[in-house]
Amino acid sequence: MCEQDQLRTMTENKRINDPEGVRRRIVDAAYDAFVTQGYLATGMLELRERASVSGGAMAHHFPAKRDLGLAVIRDRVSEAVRQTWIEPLRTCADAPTAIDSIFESIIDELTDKGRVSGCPLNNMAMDVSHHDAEMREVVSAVFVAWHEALSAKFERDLEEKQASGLDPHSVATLVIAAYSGAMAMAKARQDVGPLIECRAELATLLTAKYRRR
Amino acid sequence: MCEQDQLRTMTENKRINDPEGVRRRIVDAAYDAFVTQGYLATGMLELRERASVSGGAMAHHFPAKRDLGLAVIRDRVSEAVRQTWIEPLRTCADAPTAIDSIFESIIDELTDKGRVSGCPLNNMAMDVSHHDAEMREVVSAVFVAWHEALSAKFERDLEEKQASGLDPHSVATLVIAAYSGAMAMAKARQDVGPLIECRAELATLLTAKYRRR
DNA sequence: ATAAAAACAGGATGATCGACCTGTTAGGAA
DNA sequence: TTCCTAACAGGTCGATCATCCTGTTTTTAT
Repeated sequence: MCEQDQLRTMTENKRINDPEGVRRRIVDAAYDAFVTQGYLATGMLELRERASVSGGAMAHHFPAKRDLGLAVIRDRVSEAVRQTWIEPLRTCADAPTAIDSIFESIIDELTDKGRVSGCPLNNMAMDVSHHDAEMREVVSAVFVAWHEALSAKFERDLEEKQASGLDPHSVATLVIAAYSGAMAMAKARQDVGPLIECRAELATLLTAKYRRR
Repeated sequence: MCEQDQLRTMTENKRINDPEGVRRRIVDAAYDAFVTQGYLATGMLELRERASVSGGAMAHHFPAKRDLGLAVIRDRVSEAVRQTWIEPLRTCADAPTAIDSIFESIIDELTDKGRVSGCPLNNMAMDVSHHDAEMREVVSAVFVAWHEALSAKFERDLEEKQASGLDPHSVATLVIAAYSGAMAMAKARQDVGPLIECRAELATLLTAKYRRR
């Protein structure tokens, strides 16, 4: 007898429709499972159990697995990238400061957790971009948003004469690539070393382009 | 009626045992499929058809799928990394020259092919490193070999006074991470742009550390 | 009030997965 | 030659996969 049956018994067989809540529970469970196990390695049955929803409810909200994948990327992965990488850029003094503190907090977080499950966006990208063109587009859009935010910050720093002699577009690409790649290495080795080293290298690289730091 | 049946009929029911050949065909087919579609997304049946081997032969050479995965990493992926990244480092003038020409040839190759299927090592790493600890170890070993070769070259350049003021270990990590990450972005976007930009950024970064280039 | 639609329950479906089975043949050792 | 084992053939197995079905209840629209 599951939790909902108990509730229904106690409250005289009253069922409560909660579409937003059920949907949120499904997407939350899926985001967690996709990031830690991978999209392909996670079955719909496991997701139903994690979210405690019936097959009917699952099919109602997400008729196919790819719909759930798209929702996870759009609602959770893009939000994670925004909170982790884009938001800090708005309040910081300059791009290098933001990048360094982002690396620091991620390294600390992974050290505390004790294991490296990888960058959510990168994990989804690798699992998904083989076959499904639409999902690849959505993933690509998150990469673009990430790159645009970082690139724009470098450009602003240039205009404010904080930095000189750098190409905002390609530097932003390097930072994202270095982070994604370092996370992939860290995941394979289960060791934050690559992140620490890339953080240091990016710091010295950017310091050279910025005045008195 | 398959090819081998025809052959057997023509040659009076003679079957030819070719263990090395069959094994090679299986690993070749698996490497190609794993790199282009992913490890999890590829079924054993599809592999049998690609390699034109029976279920019995497949089970004889590779009792489980993970055995085949391990063989692909050990025999093909590590060799691909060695040929692409480690071998060029032996004959080149210095590390930056080698890195730049490696990026160039890969960019050219992808441009010709018209699509980006990603870095073989990175693809396997992401697909595999979730659940199976042994496969993660093997992948990790390839990363380590790659990093050691690159790191050793930077060290040699330092000793020969070609470069100064750089940490061979962390610079090597940055190069590998930037390449892996750029490849992941290129795969998601199906566009070599990220590789071109990272190539340029790495070139200017390394030029600053190397004398008169 | 009543009809329509959305939200959910619970189970069934065929397809495909990886693994494994029994039997047969080739090839080398004795 | 005899024998034994590796090499292979071809099929089967239960499990799991994603999807879809019918039926019931809740909510909304009119």
